[in-house]
Amino acid sequence: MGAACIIRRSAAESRGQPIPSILSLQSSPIREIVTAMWQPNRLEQERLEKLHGLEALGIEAYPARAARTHSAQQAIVDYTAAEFATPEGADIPAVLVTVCGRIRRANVKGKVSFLHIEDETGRIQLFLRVNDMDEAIYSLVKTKLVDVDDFVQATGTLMRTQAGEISVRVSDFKLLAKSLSPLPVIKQQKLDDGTIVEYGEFSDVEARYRQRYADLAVNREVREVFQKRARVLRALRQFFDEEGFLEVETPVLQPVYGGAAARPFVTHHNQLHQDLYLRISFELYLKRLLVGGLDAVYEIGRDFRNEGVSFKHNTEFTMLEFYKAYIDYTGVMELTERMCAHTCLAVTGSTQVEYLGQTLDFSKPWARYTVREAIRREAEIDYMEYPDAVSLEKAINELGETVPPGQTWGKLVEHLLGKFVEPKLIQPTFIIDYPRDISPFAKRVEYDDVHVERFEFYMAGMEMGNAFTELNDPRDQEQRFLDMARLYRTGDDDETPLDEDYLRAMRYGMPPNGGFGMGIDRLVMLLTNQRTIRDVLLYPHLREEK
RNA sequence: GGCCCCGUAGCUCAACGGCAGAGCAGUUGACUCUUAAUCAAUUGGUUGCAGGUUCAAAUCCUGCCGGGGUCACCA
Repeated sequence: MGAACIIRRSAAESRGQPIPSILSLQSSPIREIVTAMWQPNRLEQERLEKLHGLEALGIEAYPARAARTHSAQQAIVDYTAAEFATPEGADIPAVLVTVCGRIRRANVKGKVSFLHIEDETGRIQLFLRVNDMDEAIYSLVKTKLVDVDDFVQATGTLMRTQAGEISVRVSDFKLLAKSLSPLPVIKQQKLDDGTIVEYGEFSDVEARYRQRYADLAVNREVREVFQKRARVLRALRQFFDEEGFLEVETPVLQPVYGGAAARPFVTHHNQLHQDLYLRISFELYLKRLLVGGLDAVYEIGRDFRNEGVSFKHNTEFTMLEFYKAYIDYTGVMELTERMCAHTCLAVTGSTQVEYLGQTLDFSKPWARYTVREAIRREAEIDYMEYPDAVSLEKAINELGETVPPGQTWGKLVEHLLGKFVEPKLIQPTFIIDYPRDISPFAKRVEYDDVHVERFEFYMAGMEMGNAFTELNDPRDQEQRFLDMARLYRTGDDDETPLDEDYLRAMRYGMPPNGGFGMGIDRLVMLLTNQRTIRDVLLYPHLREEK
């Protein structure tokens, strides 16, 4: 709607015609759409009237500029320092500040009022006394033309109230932005030990996700999750940069998708008359770079998978992949352990973290089990005794498990792993040596023909990532593509399209290398103690609102 | 996609076949150091939408919309 409006305007302008005025819009269909969009409720109606009241007084409700000198936190730091530097009994030198923020609490009394304003650094109290300021300005607060939720600016000197709270003794006060829709009310009580108790809540998950701005504005701990998320990304980049990796960016829109088993989103380039896929992984593009002589690369970015959502799956998610020449999957495991310990330490200050009541420990070397060992222990079945899909499926059925018919042998092994082993892997654990037919990019193990040098690692019962000793023999790789085409039909989740350009790259010679992929959102879940991926995504995918 | 649960005031919730309510916030008034401020008074509803059953529906039934959980699926 907005776009249509803009196009009309610019078209008219380019023809030198007058831009339609608001009045002329009234007769157009756009006007109806605009008026239908917002129907203020009673509370919003009251605020609209206050806005009109402010404008009647000649007060700008949305001024363009502010003149902040101090964040809330900096003001408090400065005053505390001034107090500290002042001898007992002497006057503390005046600290003049201008602070800005959203009003989160208002205690309007008679001729004196208290407001708490909040910026990203925290809250600070404003102490307003009619004697200290222009009476007309004080009356904006007194008559409540200024509400909780409004953005304001206050100038004054710092002081402590009789109750001991550092506050701004306000001499000048200005509205920065009027809030027309009230935010959910949450009250805070600060206990003597410094802990904050909150009363009232904004907890409806749908409303919180659809209106994340309101969620962030109101729920302090939600802001903290996303501040921590940024620290996770920073810590990961720092780790790989210091390890000598080069950060790269590869195409999101790919003519041939690959590197994982997932259904892609398809889109279309109009001018080139070409279908393109949103990437499901970075793998094949990153490994081409090793051919090009970049020995260690990593990418952090978004993947898209056209599949179901759950507490650990979102349609688009943030992936970390790295590839390093001249290491195998044991080298990747060693890097993985250090990377996770480094990130946990950087984000939480410890190499252990509490997740949903359990302590995850990243400090020690992680346990390593082969897929075969793990399944033998947890499901009491040795899949090597059932060398084909038919007999293995029968053995699984005898355990009381039902599996979709027609699965390949490797998929059946994977089913056992997911069902019996994965939920039990709470501490960081490597599961190594996977079936070949579900691992088209991994090199064969030395001890048999059915396994490959691949590991997945698990924490808190969740798969976190996947890594291989990467296949670098172009003949073997071509055979894998052909095998996958034979095993999985077009449209199957495990369809692996043959990427001829990738094979061409590999024929030039690819150094032996180890590669790795990890869902960063899941790591953020662990490090921020969130039980669903939606709580570590600012805008999780939801059905369209109607 | 299957099954289960949920949708009531701005927010959080009650009422579970018989007058739709509370707290918070909002509004009005009082208050020159409050801090979940307090005190007094007070406004506020198409009970997600559409049908049905009933003398009577927020409540029971059906469908739809949205959300959550779970199973399937998802390397």
